[in-house]
Amino acid sequence: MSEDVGRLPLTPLSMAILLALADGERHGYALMQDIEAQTDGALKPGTGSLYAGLQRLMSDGLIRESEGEAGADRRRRYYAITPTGREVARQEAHRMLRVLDVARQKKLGVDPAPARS
Amino acid sequence: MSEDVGRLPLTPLSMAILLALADGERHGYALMQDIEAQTDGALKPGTGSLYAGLQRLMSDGLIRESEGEAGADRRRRYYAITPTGREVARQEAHRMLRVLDVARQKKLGVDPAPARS
DNA sequence: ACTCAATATTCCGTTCATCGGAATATTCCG
DNA sequence: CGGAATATTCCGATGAACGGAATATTGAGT
Repeated sequence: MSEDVGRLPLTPLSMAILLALADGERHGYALMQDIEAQTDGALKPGTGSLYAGLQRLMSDGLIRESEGEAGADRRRRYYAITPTGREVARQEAHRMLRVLDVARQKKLGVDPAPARS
Repeated sequence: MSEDVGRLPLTPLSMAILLALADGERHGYALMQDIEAQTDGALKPGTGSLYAGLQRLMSDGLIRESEGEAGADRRRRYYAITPTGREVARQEAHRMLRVLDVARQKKLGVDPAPARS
């Protein structure tokens, strides 16, 4: 159960990209904005970081390029998460759960459960 | 409430060090072993990474050197977490909570709450 | 006391991720 | 058609982690 798929921990940026793609394809520029929103501004990657990150995730097989909507803006490159990418993101999430568990054991003052939206 | 104290996100290593120190002082070598145990082997820093990380955390004021037990092994350097370090670790924990919240919204298949101890 | 293994830290070169912005390309709109 | 907005590529620099070699100190056994 849960094979070890490549390199963990993920960097915050890689995790953010995978999560942003988890509910649908996006192109790079849109990702930059989604990520900033998704993290409440905690992550605000410049173009260099973002596209480098996308390349890395592609060569690791966690995302792939896709055609996107037909007849659209030819500048855009669309990216989609792969099944492997989804699995790796889930593993990273579980790693975070373990970290939070330790934080609670050590009485750091962390809420017992994430806020409901 | 919760001022912004320096650089977040923390690297996984920095977070692990702060958590390991959260319930008491330790010396570097012991930290290496504690961290490996604390993370179920997910993090296994070499000496180079660990001591470099300690230096960084010290110059950021998140940990400090302390005398440790009297009359002990003179090789050892003991480190203790500072109030600032504690606060930063808590902020990092909250950041992880937000990430996990997004992961759940996107149906990644993450348990709703960490296991109780 | 002496030797050897274990403990503990420092140091060094390399790799990789992120930063920040410049350069470039394409599209949209007036 | 011209200019602003959108979108990607490219580049040099910085900083963190790796991995192991070199060094220092201590403890255990004989």
